[in-house]
Amino acid sequence: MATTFPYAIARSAPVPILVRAAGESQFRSLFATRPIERIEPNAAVFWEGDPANHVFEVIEGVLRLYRLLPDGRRTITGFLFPGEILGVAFKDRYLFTAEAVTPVKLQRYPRAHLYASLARMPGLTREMLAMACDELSAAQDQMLLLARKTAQERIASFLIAVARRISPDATPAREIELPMTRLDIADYLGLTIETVSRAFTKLKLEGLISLPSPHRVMLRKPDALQAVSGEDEPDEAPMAAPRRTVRSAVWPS
Amino acid sequence: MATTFPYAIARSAPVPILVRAAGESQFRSLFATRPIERIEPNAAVFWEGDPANHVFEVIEGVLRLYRLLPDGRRTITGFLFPGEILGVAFKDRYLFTAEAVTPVKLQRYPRAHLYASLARMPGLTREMLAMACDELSAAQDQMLLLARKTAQERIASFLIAVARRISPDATPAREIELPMTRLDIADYLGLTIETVSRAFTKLKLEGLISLPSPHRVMLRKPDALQAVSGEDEPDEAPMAAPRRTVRSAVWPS
DNA sequence: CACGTTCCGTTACGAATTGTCACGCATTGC
DNA sequence: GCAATGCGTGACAATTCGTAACGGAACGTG
Repeated sequence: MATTFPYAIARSAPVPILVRAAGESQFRSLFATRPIERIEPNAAVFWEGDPANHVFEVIEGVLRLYRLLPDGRRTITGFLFPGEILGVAFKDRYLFTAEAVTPVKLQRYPRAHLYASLARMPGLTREMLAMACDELSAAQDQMLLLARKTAQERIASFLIAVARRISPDATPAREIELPMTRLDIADYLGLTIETVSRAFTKLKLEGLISLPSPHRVMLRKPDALQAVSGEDEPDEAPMAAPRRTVRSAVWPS
Repeated sequence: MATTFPYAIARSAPVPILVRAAGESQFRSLFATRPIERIEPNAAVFWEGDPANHVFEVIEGVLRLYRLLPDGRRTITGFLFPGEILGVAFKDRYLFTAEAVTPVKLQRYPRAHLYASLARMPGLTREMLAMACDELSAAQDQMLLLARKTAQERIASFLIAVARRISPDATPAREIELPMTRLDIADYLGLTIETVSRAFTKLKLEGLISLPSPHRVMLRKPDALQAVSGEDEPDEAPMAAPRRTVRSAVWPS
């Protein structure tokens, strides 16, 4: 890791990423008696294709989840922050590789036990379905980003998303840490490290952010950043929605 | 629609796309007594943000599912073929808009009933979780495609995926229909219509495919197409997997 | 039935964003 | 100290985009 920053990141998480839970949850309670395990930066929690024998909760640190093409091209499908749940695959094999970005503390729970718990805790199933749905929603956001946003928009979107994720309350954080490298960010956003670097520089020159260090970002003009991200302002969302003018066949019968 | 092609597409589906089921399923049985409804091409089944009151099964035809950015940029998150299930959102609102590409026949089932059925049919929950997982897997494939594949690779991947989807048995179809327009394909693959067109032409010139009509594709060299897609040959998959050489911390304890 | 219109797909060509390659610098760890 | 790693920047190349024009097929209208 390049510069110095505190690896510990506060517990939180009101947004999805790859099978992760938020706030109070029956899921969390499963881990209560589990020992805390530690893994070093860049070590893997599991590999894509491994038998999915455990689910994990991230206690501290950040994970990256990724898939590879045969020739080595990589896409990071998500980052996992403290308080989030990992590995609730409903398949018998993990869909992606999970690696530590920072030193990570986590707890694990055997999937076999999990399915037993499903019977005991009726709300757990719904919670798992809700988590899967959040995942799917996040995945679709990401598809839209990858398919249609410019480099600048992707970086802005990323910063805003992290700011929302990191902050325990509703208010997005004004200053955020990015423990992952530029390469991680590039592979998450479908760019190269050079383009990521240039986009950061451009946002800095425009005064929207400042970069005390490469891994620390201050959001100086969050609203402007939001505008650059290509998404609606949170405010104008309720009224706007200029429903497409065309055919509206939404159920005559 | 431009050229003539049979709108009806055979029932099938061994692959995921946006909450869809395959083969025999308890889910399917729910729809048994439901009337068949018809919608016209380009009409919407529902809009993103609508209350998610129903789940649907596609009987005939093809749907497109998409999300929009405020300025109108679109990404199609998936196409839905006959036999597939739609709308098993675990949220109270739909995450995306669903529109008919062709004339579509479908059945619907109230979500309220669905949750009642969950209690009666214990396997249904697992089925829903499995569907969500398939969705997630497909979404991640798509992220990898959008983030890291070239235009040529995207088109090749798309053709192969459709060939697999359409064919009822394991053998991918050699000749496929693409009822959607070039714009739909472009918005699905994160390209422009011109680039899609150019990629088709290039594959044609290289002899990998032929195009009897814009909506009909013959896969002349499926293996070569597979190679162009950037994915591994299905054969070499089992042996290969040259596990990354580096850190292997997969659980000392 | 003929005509015009519209939509869609293809191709061409110039433009732009992003990628590639190269280098310098700072920090870290041995 | 010194090598290794990560970040930033510049020059240049390449893929993809954007604009435009054209042709064919389907559709509507007279």
